[in-house]
Parts: sequence; C-alpha cells; structure tokens
Amino acid sequence: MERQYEHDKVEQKWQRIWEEQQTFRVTEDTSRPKYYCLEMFPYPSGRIHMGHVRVYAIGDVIARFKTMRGYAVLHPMGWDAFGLPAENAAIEKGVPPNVWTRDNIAYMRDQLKRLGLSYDWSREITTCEPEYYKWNQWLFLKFFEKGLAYKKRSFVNWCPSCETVLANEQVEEGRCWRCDTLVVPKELEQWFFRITTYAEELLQGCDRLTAWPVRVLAMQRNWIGKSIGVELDFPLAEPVADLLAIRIFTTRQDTIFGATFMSLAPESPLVERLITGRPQATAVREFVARVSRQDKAVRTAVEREKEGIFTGAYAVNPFTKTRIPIWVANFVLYEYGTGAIMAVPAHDQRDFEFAKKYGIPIRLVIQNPKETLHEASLEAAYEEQDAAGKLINSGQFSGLTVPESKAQIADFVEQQGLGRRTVNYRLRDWGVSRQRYWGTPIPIIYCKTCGTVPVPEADLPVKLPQNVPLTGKGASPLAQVESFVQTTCPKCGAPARRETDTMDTFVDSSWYFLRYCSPHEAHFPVEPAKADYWMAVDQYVGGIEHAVLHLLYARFFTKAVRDLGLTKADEPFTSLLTQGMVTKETYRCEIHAWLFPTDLIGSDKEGWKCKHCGRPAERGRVEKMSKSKKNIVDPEHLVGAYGADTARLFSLFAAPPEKDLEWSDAGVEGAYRFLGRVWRLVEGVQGIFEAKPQTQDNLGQQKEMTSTELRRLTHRTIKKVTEDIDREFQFNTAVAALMEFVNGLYKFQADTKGAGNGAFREAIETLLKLLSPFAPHLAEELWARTGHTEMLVHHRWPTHEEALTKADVLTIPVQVNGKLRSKLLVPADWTMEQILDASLADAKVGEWVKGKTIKKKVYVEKRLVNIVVEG
RNA sequence: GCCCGGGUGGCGGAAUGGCAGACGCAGUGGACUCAAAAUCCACCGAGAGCAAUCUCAUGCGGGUUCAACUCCCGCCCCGGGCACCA
Repeated sequence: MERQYEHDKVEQKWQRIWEEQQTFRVTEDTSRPKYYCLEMFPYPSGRIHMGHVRVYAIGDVIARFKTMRGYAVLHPMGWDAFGLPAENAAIEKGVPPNVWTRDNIAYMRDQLKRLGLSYDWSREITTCEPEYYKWNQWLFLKFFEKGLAYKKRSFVNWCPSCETVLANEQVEEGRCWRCDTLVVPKELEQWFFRITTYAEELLQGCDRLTAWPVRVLAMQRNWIGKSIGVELDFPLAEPVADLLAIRIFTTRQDTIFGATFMSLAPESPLVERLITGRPQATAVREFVARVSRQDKAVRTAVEREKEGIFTGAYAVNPFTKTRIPIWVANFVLYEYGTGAIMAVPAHDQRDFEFAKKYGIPIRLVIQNPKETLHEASLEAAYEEQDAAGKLINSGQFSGLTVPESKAQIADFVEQQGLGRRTVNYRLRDWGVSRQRYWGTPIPIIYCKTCGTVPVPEADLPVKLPQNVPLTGKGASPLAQVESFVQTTCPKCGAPARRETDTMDTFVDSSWYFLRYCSPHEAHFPVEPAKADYWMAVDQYVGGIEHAVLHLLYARFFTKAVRDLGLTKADEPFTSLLTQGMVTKETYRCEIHAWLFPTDLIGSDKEGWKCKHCGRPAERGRVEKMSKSKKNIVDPEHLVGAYGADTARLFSLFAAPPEKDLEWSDAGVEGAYRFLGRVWRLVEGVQGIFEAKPQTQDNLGQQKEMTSTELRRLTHRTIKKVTEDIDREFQFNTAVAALMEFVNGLYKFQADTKGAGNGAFREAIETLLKLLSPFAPHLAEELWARTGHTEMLVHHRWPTHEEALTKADVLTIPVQVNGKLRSKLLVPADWTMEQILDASLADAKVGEWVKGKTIKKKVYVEKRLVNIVVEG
C-alpha cells in the first residue's frame, strides 16, 4: 500500500491513457441525448491564469457529469488567436505575430492538458489559421450579398502622433495608451455589420433566455435600448434654400407644447445649411470644430457642462405655432434619432440646464398635483412620466394625464400628417474594420471601374501575408504590402486594390461554437446536419465581462447564420453561467511598491515583510488577480505542488461558481488534505474488494445498525451530489457532501474495526464515482487500485434508492411557541397523533406547557412539532 | 440618477417558510511520537451559570405567520453594470 498520494505520477499516467485511448472523442449519436458544454475559449496570451483554471474546472465537472449520466457530450476547446497583444509583441520584441501566437498556444495547450480536462482535442480550432478565418471571409461575403455588411463613413478614435486608429480599449482617459497624445475623433470609411436589423429579435429573445443570469439580460436589454416615440417635422420659420423643416425624434410628445427651442448635434449637416450667410456662421463653425475635436468619453460624460450656440435660424412649434430658436448643443448625439431634438426645458433636465444658462424661456405644460410648480421658480425639470402629472397649457390636450396624452398626441400627429410613431434603438451597427495586421483580411477589392467588388468564393481565403513590417505607426500595416494590395478586379480583370483593413476579432468568436460541430468541414463554415444535432450550446460558461459584447454578437451571428440556412438554432446558448473572478489580497512595500506573493517573507501571525528590503509589507484590498497588482498565483506552481485535482477541487469548493473566489493558501491545503484522506481511506481497505465480491446477499438486509446507516449515508450522498450539480451547479455544497461522506466512512471504519462488507464496498465505489468529475485522476487511480478493469469514466453515474435514504427512527424537534424545547426520537412510522402525544408527554416540554392553555398543535410531517400555548 | 446583485461566527460559506451556522479554514484540547511534522479523535456564535439549562443573535425599523436568514413594506451600507439616447 502506498500511504503517500503521488499526484504528479498519477495525473501524468491518466492524462496519457485518456489521450492514447482518445477517451473524450465524441461523434453524433442519435441513440443518446446530446449535451453541448462550452467554456469561452481563451486568448493565447502565453500562460493560463487562475481564472482559466476556475472556468475550465467548472465546465469539466459539467461535461464529465453529463457524460456519466448517459449523454453524448460535446466538450471542445480552441483559441481566440487573433488580436492586438500579438502585434504588440512583434513591435516590442520583433517576434512575428504568428510565431508568438503559435508558441503561446503550444504552451497553454500543454498547461490545459495537465489540468486533466475532458476535451475532444480532435475538434480544436485556432481562429488565426486560414482554415478558420476563411469562413469569417465567407460569412462576410454572404452578409455583403444580403446587405448585412456595408460600408459607411463614421467617427473613430484617431491618434495624430501614431497616425493610426485606436480601439476603444486603447484609449485611456482620452489619451493614446502608447504616446499619451490626446485622441481625436476622425471620420473614416468603415465596414459595418447591420446588427440593428435584428434589434427587435435580439430584444424579444431575452424573454426566452430563462436560463441566463438576469443581470446579463438586463445589460443586453439596456444596450439595445428600445424607445417608442414619435418622429415629426418642425417647419423652419424662414425656409433656407430647399430645407423646409427639421425632423426630430421624441418619446415625450406629451410635452410638445413646452418646446421653446430646438437643438442640433454639432456633427449634423443641417448646421451648415442653416448658418450659411448668417452673421453667426463663423462663431458656430468654431464651436462645432471645438466640440468635435473633443474625445467622445469626455464629451458625453453627464457632469459635462451643457454648451451651445444659437444658429440664427428659427423654427415653428407645430402645436403652439410659436417661433422658437434653433441652437447647436454639445450633448445632442448625431447618431441617435435624427440628430436633432425639440427642447422642453420644463420637463427635461438637460434642456432645463441649457435654457437657464442661455436665458431661453421655460414653459410648464405638466403640473404636479402634489406641489404646484411655477415657471419662474422652477429649480429642476419636472420629468413625471406616470399618470400623476396632468397636462396644462396644451390646448385640447390640457387636463389629460401623461400616458393618455402620449397616445392622443401621437394619434393627432399621424392624423394631421405631421409625423408618425417610431421606434428607436440605442444599439448601433457594429463597426468591424480595424486598421490592424493580426486579424482576418476583409475580402473586398476596389476597382476603378467596377467599384467595390467582393472576392469570389473560390478565391478564399484571402491569406494574411507573412513578414509584414510592424511599427505601430501609420495606417493599416497591410496597406504597405504592395504584393498584397495589388490585385486584379475579379469582374473586369483590370488592376485593382485590396481592402487593407482587417476584421474586429469579435467576429472570430461570434460563431466558433458553430464551427466546433464540424470543425473540418471543407465546404461550409458549419455542416447543417451536424449543427442540427449539436446546437444550441446547452451550457455556456464564461466571464461576466462579455455580458454585452461577445454574447450579443454571438446571438446576432446565430440569427444571421440561421437566415443563411446553415443552422436551425435561433439562440446560441440555452443556459449561461457567468463565473466570478478569482481574487486575492494585495501587498505593498513603500520602496518596492506592489509585491508578488513570492516576494513576501513571514506569516499571517507575525506579519509579512518585503523580501527585498525587509520593510513591513502593507496588506491591501482583496482584488481581482492581476499582473499590475502582483496578487497572482501561477497555476503551474499550484499544479506542481499540489496537483491538478487539488487545484480543481479548491476552485470548486471555496465559493459558489457565480461568486468571486477569494484565493486562500489554507483553503488549497484543505482541498489537498481531503484528497489525501480519500486516498488513505481507499488504499487502506483494498483487501475487502478481493475478499468479498459484491452480491445482493451481502448488500441488502444488513443486520448491523451501522451498515444500514452507512447505506443511508451513501444513498443520501448520491441524491445530494446529483441534485447539487444538476440543479444549480452548486459544486461547493456537492463537495461538502462528499467530505461528509468521507467523514462518515472513517467513522464507520472505526466502529466496525475495519470489517469489510457489501455496504462498505458500495460506499467506496459510490464515493469514487461521485468524486470523479471533481478529482478525475485520483478517482480513476483508486478505481483501478480497487481491482476494476474498466475505466471509471466509462461508468454510469450512480442513482439513489429513495427507500434507502429514509431513516427508521426520526429526530423530531419540539417547539413551544416557536422556540426549541426538546427533541423526540420516534419510529418513522408513527402517526401524527402518536407524535403529538409523545411531545406533550415529554418532560422538558411539560415544564413549558404546565399551567397554560394549549391553543394549537402544529405538526409538520416528519420534521417538527410546535405547541402554541397561552397564559 | 437608473438597473441588477449582496449584507449570516474570527474567515470562506450552508440552510424547498420548519432544529441558524452544513462543509472547509483558523483556533483549542487530546491520541500517536524520544520530539516534531504528518495523521487520527474531540471541542469550537455571544453572554450568564458549578451544572442541567436559559437569554440574545442572520445590516436597521415595521408587518404577515403557530413559525421568517427566507415572504411583504420602508430605510442603511457594500459591490457591479449602465448613463446627456431626447
């Protein structure tokens, strides 16, 4: 017997066997129900971190559990391999992005394999390989054909010093992350995906995603931002050339009688048309130039002071027929609605602040019944939206409530031909052009005579050229590669130029779950029959940081791909689990700043000191593990010291999956200790398996009390662990139940002086099966050591017998007036009357009941007695 | 400001309206050992009491109920997301 569990040997052994036997390979199998378990694939940054360990441990328990429950489980893994860090590594270290990325993938694949994860590696996909990104291009062309991909001018973040566009995440407080220059908006031609086509379906779909966290759905609904209102024209008081009216969108048509001015977005082309030839023109142009130079984030902050300038032009309020001035205002967004608003200072806080600043009249049209408001003394806009407010100064609509007037004014607008009801979404089309190298080339050719021409399908993939100089300066790196840019027009054969922008890397991850269904399919991005078998993903696991971006894009792609006829799925992910962050306390030294855990010497008791200078290390907040705060634990060290099973078990036990997981060295020790306890328990009893084969005879009708109790514990544990995993993925309580089970087994062993019997054997086998999704290597090894020849992964999950979970003696707590006073041990088959009689006969209960009137006797079946007394 | 979460021992965390604190960590005591480590066993919310036991206790204040961590109303605090979207 080996007393010491040698995790490294055992883990390597089983990882080798699983790989050799291709244990986790899966194909479509109509004789079994399917289950598609997916965790968000990683960006190959170089090494895995604890967050990866956590998410992949969660996914692996689910996959292994479902496999043992008889499902055909698709559990794939791959690499989200395009992206900026590779390009930055090239700029900083001179390593080509493809080399850097592939090296990282090789290293990280090895790290993942050492965690013992049950992936079907034959389905591995890598998004930077032409075999994958070819289909990004194929889908782009299909989208282009259907008008779902189009090109338009739009504003992007531009760094004047680096001469390049920056992604939003590269803009830090309005400045370029590399050179600290102020970022300015710049108008450029960009490719867009028309996600807004699906805005309504994406919104409606939220209602059916009942297995998604409510906060993710809330974020998506909020992001789509549907508003129902009215679009209508405000005629100009004096028409300018062919411009007769300004169209606005409002959700507050009920306040239209209070519109005392209008505001245009600075970017609106109407501004120039209105000011041409007026004395205000120069000042307005200066204002517009100044505002549009400002960074978006700065400009749209709520605290930002409202600013504007009068154009010199007037419009007519179509309801009051009053002349109202037209202003340009910094807070009006060109991209939303019509880029122009009617301004109602009395009932909109922004307009109120604006009107106060520039001395524009305020006209009250909704009165507060609780507290009469006066135009002159108004201190803030009255933004009542419910039936409480009543309309005043609103002609025929005066006296109506806000909701009533919204409907009636909308009707009136439509009847009079002034405008129509409209729906507006906050959601914008998705700009996918990136002036970057390490991404999918956009498969478009520009021809002087034929214009924008798609690359013919047969010519895909448009391969990313190698050995491209990357400086981080200038426009798209591909634009400098003449051999790439120069091509011929597929239509007329004349010399033409390729599009040199690449696609946003979010495109790659928007459909990878479909590719896993048929990863080697050569004619389509996904083989419809296979997608029909596997889709949708039954369980998706990943971080909350993708609540909107990736998860919304993936939903959009699924619908678009469905409309191409490649899948029947309407939604990609049936159920979503968003796991919490892995956190750890931080340490700082006054000389050496943030300290790695390995920079610390000392202990929790004595306090911690900086290894470099011996000064006390100050303990900081518990924060998400990050390189910048240095509060990181390298999974490689963890796995080396304690093994993958311990790393997995700790990740699953220390907190429920959706909550943050606070790192604890002691907690890791605890997980390790538990596995050691299991090892010693099972190693110590091997004999019984050889001596007595399990039969029904020695299983059932055990005379000794302890064996009956052990069987009860066994079957209760099966029930508890199964329900905890199945219901809410409560892995922490499932592990707790396994710990109790092991504690019980030790107790049984001590009580029976180690005597083996069928019940004990059943318990040990059950333990190993229940433990196997959590600690697969240890479970498999002990399974083999107890004389089993077929691998544990091929066994079915145990089922409990309900009858065996029932005790024949019950402990019934007895309360008097809701307070616990005694406990009764009674046979399980006693009736309510017997139990109530026994309760009243109980001495301790008697003392509390004596001399009082019994008002009521409550009995909860097999659970509790409550005697209610008075006096 | 709006929308989501969440407040339970020294700590991480358990509890279909029914014995609050499972399980783990830390701590205390014991066994084993020449000793230590490892391991095994026991105790472990606060207060009072020699003890049996009693009282208090799930952020605060009300309410519903025989019974509330759990349901309802009103607050406080913490975390996260969104936010000039007309």
